[in-house]
Amino acid sequence: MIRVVLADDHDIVREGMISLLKNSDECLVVAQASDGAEALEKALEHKPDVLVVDISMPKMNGLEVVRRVNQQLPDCRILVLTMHEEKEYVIHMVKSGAAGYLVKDSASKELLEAVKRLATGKSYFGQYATEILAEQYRNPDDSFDDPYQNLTDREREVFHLVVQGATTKDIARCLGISAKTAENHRGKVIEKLDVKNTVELVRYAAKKGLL
Amino acid sequence: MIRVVLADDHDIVREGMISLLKNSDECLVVAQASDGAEALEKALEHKPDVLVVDISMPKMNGLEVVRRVNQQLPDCRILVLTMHEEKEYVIHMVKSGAAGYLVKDSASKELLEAVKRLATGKSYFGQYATEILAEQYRNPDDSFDDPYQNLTDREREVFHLVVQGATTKDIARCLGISAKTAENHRGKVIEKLDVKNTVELVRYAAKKGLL
DNA sequence: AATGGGATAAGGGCATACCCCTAGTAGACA
DNA sequence: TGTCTACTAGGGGTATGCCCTTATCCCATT
Repeated sequence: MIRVVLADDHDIVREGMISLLKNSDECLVVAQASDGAEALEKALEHKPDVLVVDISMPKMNGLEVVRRVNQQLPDCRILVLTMHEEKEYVIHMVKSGAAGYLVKDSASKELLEAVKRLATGKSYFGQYATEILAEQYRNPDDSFDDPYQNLTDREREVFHLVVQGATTKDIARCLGISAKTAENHRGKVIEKLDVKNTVELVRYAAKKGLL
Repeated sequence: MIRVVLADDHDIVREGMISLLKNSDECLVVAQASDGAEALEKALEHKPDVLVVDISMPKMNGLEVVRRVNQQLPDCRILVLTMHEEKEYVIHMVKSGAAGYLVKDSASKELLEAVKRLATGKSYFGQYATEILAEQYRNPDDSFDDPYQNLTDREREVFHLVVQGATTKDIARCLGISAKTAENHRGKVIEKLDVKNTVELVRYAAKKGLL
């Protein structure tokens, strides 16, 4: 039996996934999550064979969830199910450890098959994602080495707070550190992501879909 | 029997809606559409009691679909089911003839009830949309329109420069005005768009797709 | 044990952003 | 004519952003 955890902030989408997966007696949905933080929590709690996760979610974005789950549960296979078709998403997700990528507008035909393949240790990428990855393979020069990956955990925390609209004081209060330190972390993020200032940082996040 | 047409570009969402509606023997899904043009076409063809429609769809957006269906099929009740929480969408949809509005993150509990209520000639607005409408009723002065439309030409110029990453000095140089004046314009923009600071201004632009 | 590097934390100093205010000019409108 | 709005410019104060340096801790290498 393939044990699955579902994460999507729209419960109608989760409903659709459940409906599709229960057509098979090989899958069992053991938990659901409606935001990124909950997704990580439920994944760690249930240690599923497959985690199906959206990209844009409240509290913690899908990229971060994929990164952390991949780190802490290396045996958990991750399937990204999203409406985002930009190739950056595909590349970033695969680099962060996703084993599958489906877009929502054609997922119903492929979801069950994708989950099954992931459970057997294989990968599954929809037609769209496959083309992206093939092109990337042909032109490895198109550098997609994501500077976001080079951020430390602390910097990543600060990054997400900043792009969510938090001021230095907010960050300091939230993380229990001084405003000065929070400022410094932001400065390091700005340096590592090669942007001029906080405004450009938010622009960066918007382009990467991390808003 | 309530005859329903579903329109959403994500087939996993349609799958979810079907799953929820078939729990009741009062509903029958007579057609589905994966874009706006098809939604209009299927609605005119099947003349359903209720049309469930998303806002963001290819070919024709949901607003246009609502307007046309309401015009050509005044007896067809329209339920908007969307991920968009901005109040402009709610107001515009209701003005265009929608009889219900649900957000996707809490739709599964309410969808069936909403469809049933619409079929009996009543309306159904989720908690979120209800609050928007109530607030709008209390303050009819709040312009329904996007506050972006209320910016002056100059303010709009400044707005675009800001969200493109320009600093006050950049703006002053670019527009041939003093830095102080540029600052004043930015301040007015921040005030009119009801955001806290420049970072939130960029977030606003990103949400509206103005990046 | 000693060394060096990275992560984290914090403070000083200066630039910029933000917010309060006044005020002049020009064009639109009744 | 008076009034309204948009655009312009500035004064002045506080808050925040941004850069630089320092200090501590941990970890891995020598």
